[in-house]
Amino acid sequence: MPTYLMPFCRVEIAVQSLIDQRLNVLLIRREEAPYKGFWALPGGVLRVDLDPDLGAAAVRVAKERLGIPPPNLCQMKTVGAKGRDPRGEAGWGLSVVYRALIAEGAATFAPGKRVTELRWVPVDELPTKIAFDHAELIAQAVNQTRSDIAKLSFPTGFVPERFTLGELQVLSEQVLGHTIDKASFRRKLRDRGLVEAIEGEQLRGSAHRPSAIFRLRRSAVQPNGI
Amino acid sequence: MPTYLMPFCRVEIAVQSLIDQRLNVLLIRREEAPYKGFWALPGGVLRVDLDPDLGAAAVRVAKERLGIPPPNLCQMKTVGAKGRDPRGEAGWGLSVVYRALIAEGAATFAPGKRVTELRWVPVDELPTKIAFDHAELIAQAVNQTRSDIAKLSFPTGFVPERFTLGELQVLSEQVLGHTIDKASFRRKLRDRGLVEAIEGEQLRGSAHRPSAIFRLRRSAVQPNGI
DNA sequence: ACAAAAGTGTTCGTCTTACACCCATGC
DNA sequence: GCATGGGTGTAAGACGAACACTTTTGT
Repeated sequence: MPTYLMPFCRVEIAVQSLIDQRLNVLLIRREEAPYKGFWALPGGVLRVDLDPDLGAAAVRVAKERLGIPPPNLCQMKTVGAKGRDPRGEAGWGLSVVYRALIAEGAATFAPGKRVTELRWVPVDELPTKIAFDHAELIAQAVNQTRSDIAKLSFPTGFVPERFTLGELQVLSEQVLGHTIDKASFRRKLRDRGLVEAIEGEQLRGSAHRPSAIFRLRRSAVQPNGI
Repeated sequence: MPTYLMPFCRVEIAVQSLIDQRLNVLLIRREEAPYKGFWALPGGVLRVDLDPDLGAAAVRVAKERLGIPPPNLCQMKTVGAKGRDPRGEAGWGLSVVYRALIAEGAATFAPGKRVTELRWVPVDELPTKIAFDHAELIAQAVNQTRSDIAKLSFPTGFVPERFTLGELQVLSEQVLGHTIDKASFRRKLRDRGLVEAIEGEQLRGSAHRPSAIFRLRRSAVQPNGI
């Protein structure tokens, strides 16, 4: 059997979060050619010695960057071409791209380790200089996230354990980038059995009617899909 | 910079077609371990020397199997794990999986070339012995195809150039596996501007009213997405 | 009493479904 | 004439958007 040369394989991750009421994506500034000085999705090399499978590789890479294992990793697509990465044979580079959505403030960046510039960037104020085809990948990740939220499919770990319906609505509106109707939002949640009130608990203390505390029903949370 | 060992990279393709009024998928019988004797999706090794990018690799592999370049190749997902393929370091195998839908009778198998058993299998009569996680991949490919057709998104090259609305409906019903309402089907096609009648052409000769001949409008065909 | 947010009901228009009905042809 | 598939209209129901409305608290 002949032996074949293989491409240089990486995993990239589009991590999104709400920062200052807006959907942001985590980007890194490249310090090496190609695209030196451009912004790119954080990622890392697939390590056949460390990673039992692709999902584990994504978890490891994300943990190196974020300090936490991201709660809802899901695969978006794979890109690969000759000339994409100088470290591969014939420049052949292959990247499996994942996305994740984390709660505001959950990430504790682990700087050092050649992560000099890791930055949250609002998705509607992206820089113009974006490396590779990552601009398109970011757009696709944002679209998928918005589509999930619009369908009331809330990724694991993005929504807090306990919340009021008002908080859930504000969160959804911030992800979607527009307001939504309160009555319709609540009716859909109720009719589809997506949330359940926590018996006897409510949030008081503000100058208005107290709100009930809810949690997601397990059937409503989107599975991990790594 | 350290050099890393890379996984063994392949491309697999779930080719679907209507055979004898039913949706079928093309499978191959494995002649080597692992999963010797099991059925699997046809595929091939990613060749960094031959393939300019991932899409081109998929086209090449499909052409080797089918004799034609498949008209509507689209990426589904990528799977990868240690122990998946003995040819990789630590058995690490990575497969980028595509799907395609071809018109009945379009494929001209190119046997020989270690393709001893290549066979169309109805998707609701799959064999029990399916290699790797290919059973799940096949199910996913079928779901995506049905979802496309249900949304009246007809992949390029699957639908004939010229057709009657009755033919298009029968084709859709065979893919979906259930009948659909004629009036609704036609109204949706009309309202969304998906098809256009070819001026002055009609199909006569049968013992009933002749039917108009239609073609897809370009805006209606699903782009290639490799 | 009043402001503010929680929570609900009701109307309206749009889209889908199911079904009934005509039309044109070959036999 | 009649069987057959092509082609269209229509009423019933499902669903979502928009808006008005009531409820309950702290001040």
